[in-house]
Amino acid sequence: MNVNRPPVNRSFGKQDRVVKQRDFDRVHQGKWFAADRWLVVKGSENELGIPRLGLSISKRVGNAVVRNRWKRAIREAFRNGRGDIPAGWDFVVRPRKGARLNGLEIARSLTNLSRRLVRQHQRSSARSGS
RNA sequence: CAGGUCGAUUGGAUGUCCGCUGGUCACUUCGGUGACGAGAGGAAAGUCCGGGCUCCACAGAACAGGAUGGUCGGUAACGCCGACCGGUCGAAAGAUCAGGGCAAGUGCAACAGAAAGUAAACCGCCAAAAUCCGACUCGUCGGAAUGGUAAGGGUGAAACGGUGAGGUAAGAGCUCACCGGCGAUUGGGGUGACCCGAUCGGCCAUGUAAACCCCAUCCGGAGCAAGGUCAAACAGGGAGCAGUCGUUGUUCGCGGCAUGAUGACUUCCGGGUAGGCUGCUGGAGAUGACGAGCAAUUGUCAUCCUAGAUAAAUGGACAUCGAGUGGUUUUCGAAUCACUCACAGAACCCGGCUUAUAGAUCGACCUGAAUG
RNA sequence: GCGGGUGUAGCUCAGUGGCUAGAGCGUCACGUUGCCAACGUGAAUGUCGAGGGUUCGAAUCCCUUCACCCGCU
Repeated sequence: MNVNRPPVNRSFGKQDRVVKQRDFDRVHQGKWFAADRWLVVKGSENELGIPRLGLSISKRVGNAVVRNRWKRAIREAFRNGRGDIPAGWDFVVRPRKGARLNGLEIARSLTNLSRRLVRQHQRSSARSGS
């Protein structure tokens, strides 16, 4: 899929994750979110210049094995799609109720939702600025 | 070969690319980078028991409360395991049992039934003895009241041993024989639960302790979010009285100086939040050999090191093989296409129990058939 | 990770081992009314979360299991 593209940073270390309770609170208190059939994404700006990912998988999703599969799938989608995801934002992602696990769909959904969310923010701030 | 019983093991394999978390080594601009090697389970689960470890409490003992419950053994310990004993089920291999005590005391046993525990008379059976009435062939018959009777019927989950004989008005352990069960004494075997007997006794004792209770044995409380340690910011505590500033008391008043009290800043100390580090993985450890033991288990020796995350790593994509299901072709050997690959994810560590689990493999035993 | 609690009619709850498991609200039907509400009469409704065990008999006692809720950083 990414064979013909220039090499992108596909690592996913601790600095690329939302870790602190404070950061999660900031994202949840912000008003920016987007959703489709698969995922719900909430976002908030950070000052780091890179995108960060946080996961919120509740016990209702399934047992520990199912929850871990979701986390890995979303992380993998984030890692492989970093070139297409807007920088300078924290995203908290959770699976939508009733969604089935499918890696390709999740990857497409994650990039689309993150870009839509940032677009919304830009439109809104442009409107309030003018 | 068919049917069955019990137990054990395993739980996809290989390769390429891209990632994640520790470890060791090297480099480093101290942010990291590179190389090498490691990285989920039999249940990691439920949290139902038992321990280690840590902190708290504590003179000892008893009570209360809780748990366990055949015997002997194993173990660090257990509610676990092994062997054996007994009851029940099965033709057998085997399975299963909270398996101490209702003959210490108290309670409960609905409905039905006469009666649910020192018995009791609804139907039935009887009228010998004692009472009354009637009949007549005058000492028998019939009846009443009353009484006797637990053999039979019926009720119930359960009705006060069973069979036979004697006995009687009818009956009854009322008496006797045998059988079952109980108690006392006693012989033999076994460490013991218990087993095999002998003598005597009263004729017989309901069920329920996962009802209260009694007996025996065991148990201090909390848990790694324990505990230890380093320690921002804000607020506050203590010490010091050294320095600066402010307020105020001390001489009749004012001002200055001195001195006492107090507040702020500065100095030092302790507690301690966010957060970090530690506890944190080498242990009742794994494998093998030899020995003890029926076994559970255990002794000695040798070899090995095998996860340590913390918004929480152990993954994703592709290819080949393997297994299963379905379709097509078929020279019945197979070929080919599609789909699927159990239950489930460490969180301080062990020993058990319980529950979930696609498929594959192995062993022991029982019954039946055939052959020898 | 640790500790504690609750499951009974559609909903909220009672229920001493023993009759067909009850109450209130709700639902349905009929009556009343010109119509509705209220009222009256009657009716339907349960795997007592699930599976075993003890007992003659279990919603109740015991064991296992499932789901949900609460607390501890």
